[in-house]
Amino acid sequence: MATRPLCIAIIGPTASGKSAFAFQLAQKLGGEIVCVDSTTVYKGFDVGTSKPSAAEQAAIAHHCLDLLNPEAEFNAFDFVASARNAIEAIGSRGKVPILVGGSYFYLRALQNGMYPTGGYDDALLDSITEEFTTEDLLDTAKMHETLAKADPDAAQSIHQNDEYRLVRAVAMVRSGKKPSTLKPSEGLDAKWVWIKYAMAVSRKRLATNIALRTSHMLKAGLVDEVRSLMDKHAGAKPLESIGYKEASRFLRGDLPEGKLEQEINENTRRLVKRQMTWLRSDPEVRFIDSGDLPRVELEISNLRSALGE
RNA sequence: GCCCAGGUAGCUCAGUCGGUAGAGCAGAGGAUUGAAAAUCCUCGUGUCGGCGGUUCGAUUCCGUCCCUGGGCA
Repeated sequence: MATRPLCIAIIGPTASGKSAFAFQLAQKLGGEIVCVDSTTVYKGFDVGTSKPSAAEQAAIAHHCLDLLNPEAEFNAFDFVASARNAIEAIGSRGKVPILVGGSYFYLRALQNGMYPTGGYDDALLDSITEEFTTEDLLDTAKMHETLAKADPDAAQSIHQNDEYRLVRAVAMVRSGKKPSTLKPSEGLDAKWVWIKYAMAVSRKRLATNIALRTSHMLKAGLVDEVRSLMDKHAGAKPLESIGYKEASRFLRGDLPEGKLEQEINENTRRLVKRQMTWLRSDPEVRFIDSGDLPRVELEISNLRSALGE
């Protein structure tokens, strides 16, 4: 009788082969996949996100994909809610949830809990931005001061130039909250046994994989996908994602065709660098490579019998 | 072959009126409190093309050679 069911995560940077690995593992274990990805949650963002194909989705159930129209708001809190539902539903079917993806902030929110920092509407973010802007320049130093008066601890943890976090922190303060005193909600860590694997691939190898991936995307019609998304959903936030952002600039005539592929590659490499920072800072992550499937299977099977599943 | 202009960080270039050099981009490390494929922080020693000469001292001035681009024959 299992007291705490098992939750497996296969994470890693973009183009590290985690999806293929997780797919095989799901077939071996009778698992279902939960995508931990900030962009594949949107409908119509397929080619540029390397979204699992229809055939793959038919073979193994995938969750947290195609949840939203491109204009819809989505954040870590929403992700936690839908991933939690999916994981619990998979568990109740007697199957193993396998989390797969590279949006580490979402994964951490799911595992460790998320802070209840909402409670303001987006109009407030806009009005604060406007309030601190003079002659098209956002006075982040002044925002930082304002935050420091209301919540010195929060101000200390946010850099003076980080307008993204400052705007939100000030919005919280204006809504009567003190960001530094908020406590995270209960994460899934309390209810499930987690085992996290990350694909270890050299930077050089990743660069090669990224170049291949970008080239495939362009051949598979990335530009057409973006053209159609721009027609129907101009200004949608996910159009700012890597691949979409550059193709949009190309279609508007702001980026020469010859530079398109190169820019996507560069921005993907930078993303991978930031993803690696998350992975390295997590002491629970076990690094594996694509040949380690048998080892991972064995470890999981041992763990399951130890847990009494 | 002759005449110009260049050869300085992985790339594009700045600069030193002679005291061994610095920007942008690329790259690396880090942060991450409801936008995260986002946002932000930190990091620059390189035979200043080679060899000689002048000088206390040359990447800088002079000579010569090599290389690249343009022009003239």
